[in-house]
Amino acid sequence: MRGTLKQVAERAGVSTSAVSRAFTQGASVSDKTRRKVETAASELDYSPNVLAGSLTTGRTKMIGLVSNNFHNPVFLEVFDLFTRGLQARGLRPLLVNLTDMVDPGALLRLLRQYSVDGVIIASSTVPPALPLVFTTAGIPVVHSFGRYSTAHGVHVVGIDNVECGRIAARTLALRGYRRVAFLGGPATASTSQDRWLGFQQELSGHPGITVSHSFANAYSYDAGHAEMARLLRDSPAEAYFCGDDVLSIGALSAVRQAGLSVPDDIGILGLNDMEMARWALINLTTIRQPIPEIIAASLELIVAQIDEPARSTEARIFPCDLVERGTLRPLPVRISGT
Amino acid sequence: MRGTLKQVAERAGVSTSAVSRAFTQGASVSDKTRRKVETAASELDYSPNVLAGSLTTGRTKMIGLVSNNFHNPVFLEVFDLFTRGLQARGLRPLLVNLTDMVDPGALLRLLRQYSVDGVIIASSTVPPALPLVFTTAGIPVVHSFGRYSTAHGVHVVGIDNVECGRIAARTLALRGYRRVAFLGGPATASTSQDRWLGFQQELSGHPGITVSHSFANAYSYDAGHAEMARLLRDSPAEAYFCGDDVLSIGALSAVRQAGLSVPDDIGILGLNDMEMARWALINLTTIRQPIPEIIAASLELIVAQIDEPARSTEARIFPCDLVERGTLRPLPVRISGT
DNA sequence: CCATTCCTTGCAACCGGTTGCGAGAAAGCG
DNA sequence: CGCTTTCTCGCAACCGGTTGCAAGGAATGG
Repeated sequence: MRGTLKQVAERAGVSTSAVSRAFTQGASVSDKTRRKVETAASELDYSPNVLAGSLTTGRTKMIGLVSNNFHNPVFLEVFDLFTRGLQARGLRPLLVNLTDMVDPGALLRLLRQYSVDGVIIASSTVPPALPLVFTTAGIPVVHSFGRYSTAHGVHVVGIDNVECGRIAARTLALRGYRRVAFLGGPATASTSQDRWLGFQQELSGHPGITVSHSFANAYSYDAGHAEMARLLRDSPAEAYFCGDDVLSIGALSAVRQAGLSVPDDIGILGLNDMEMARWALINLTTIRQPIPEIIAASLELIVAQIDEPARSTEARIFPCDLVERGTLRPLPVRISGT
Repeated sequence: MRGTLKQVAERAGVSTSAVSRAFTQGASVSDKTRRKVETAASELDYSPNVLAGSLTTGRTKMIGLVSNNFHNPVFLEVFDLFTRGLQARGLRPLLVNLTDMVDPGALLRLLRQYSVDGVIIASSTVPPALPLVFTTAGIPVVHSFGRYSTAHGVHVVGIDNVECGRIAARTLALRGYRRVAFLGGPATASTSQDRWLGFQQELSGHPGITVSHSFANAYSYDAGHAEMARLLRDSPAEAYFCGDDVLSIGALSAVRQAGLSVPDDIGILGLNDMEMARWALINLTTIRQPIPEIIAASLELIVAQIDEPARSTEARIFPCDLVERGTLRPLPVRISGT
């Protein structure tokens, strides 16, 4: 067993308060005492128990990091950036896999029992009630990759999915596609709904273009593959804006397996720009979501709210942009006028 | 602020001990008291503070989950299985991203400060000294995806990498390749060394086959791509056993980009069988590593060691098997004799 | 009905720290 | 050198629980 504060105090010949202060940034201790404490501490291999201290300070320096996206490769990058960002700030991520958990109350109870200082919810497919539960309980919370329009009493960081739908529509229209379609993720996901809305909105200004849509039942390779295979049996569109990159890759595979060419026969446009999108075998044209910025903003907001609980909530929405690769036909060459 | 045990006791008209016992499995409480406590608790929205309790019980129910593989897509599955498995046992993963952390001592101090009940190290590229530090400190530890031969005082769960090298060699030999090569991960990784060793061993029994080898500088797409591109400039081998699936995909891309065909011109054999390996665009022949079993065993061992600290350490090694897909030429047809 | 055993409960100490308060020591100043 | 101001440090209470112990009460047996 390792040494305790009391043992260090005894060995250094000082009071426990002195030891505690020696380990507290900015506390009033003389150099002499600090040195005595430090040698005693290192002899006993002592390091303070954060959890015990948290009883009085009210701070555990732990942040609940909750997500349900353990099958989408982008989220590995998300976890990497979150954990490193938290660690760099001296915070520790308590990871919660939401997959098996349904009840927001159970989640709240869980994170309360561990008195986390704050909660980051990293998911675009979570009901808005979930983050709200924490606000109600007075626990700082940030919803990353969330929908900003539902932001009431909850910090939201993410992208404008309606705008992404519009960007996709413009992208396809500019490349001369006349029959386009939206192949969304689950119909219930707010991301699907918003992107489809923007897609429609933008194309309503293009009467020459016909639009259709359908939804895959998950943001996954298999779902994308299955849905595209189904679509190919009828008369498919010329280009598809897919719910995300994984879905796109499933769709892409289905098209190629049907003996058709991408982009010559059918165009595909993804969303996310995950690392694999640039792999030569995939080479997916996609709309980039600025993940590092989203995560940096999320961290900034959670830390700010911990320091200042009364702070009013805000939404931070980042712009997305097209990354041109090989799954859409190129822009038509245009003779530039004056 | 939510209610505390003391408040519940007051409201229920009982002592704090009674409340504590009402929330402790198997403690001696009458039904009447339990009911009084339960109503008071729910009125005050009380749930016990695990961390405060941990001071006396010595159990936080937190497990340090440490890894440095935040760029290899298999590890998303690994995190998924670990977190769900831990949660199912009432344990909470405190995630540590080792990427920025060098010093084992710092890691130990960190996890000690949070008095985790145990540590799972999920990485094949970690120095053996790292897990050992925890054993020395008396903290239960399991090294998942580790090298069993270095197992002294540390539970190790993983695969037999030497044997994997042999399987790879046999696989290539059986398919009639005469000039084969090992394209390993970092030369310093024990996995690279062991696989290369087994590969050599097995092929030393095949005098007709020539063997070469080289190492990529990471288990990554880019490293695999770069190393294969370099190899293609000289006279490449007929088939490559690559360090893992991601590396394989990089190599595969480089071969295709050079205008060569896989498997007609060059064969590629991976290791891991991550989810993407079966994607039609990739369709990688690979050696499957039984990840769910490895994780189940890791969880079992860490829990067992927490319950019984004096338990002697063991290594659990799982067999791997070939998953035949499209990046190696098929087995030659053979006329079956008697 | 009484004696004995078992169950339930409260008291109080303790887990490993932090912190407000006041006293004593050190430093600053004329 | 004496007085005021600033530091430093120990005392003791407290954070939110758990648990050994002993006493009181209920249940059991005769």
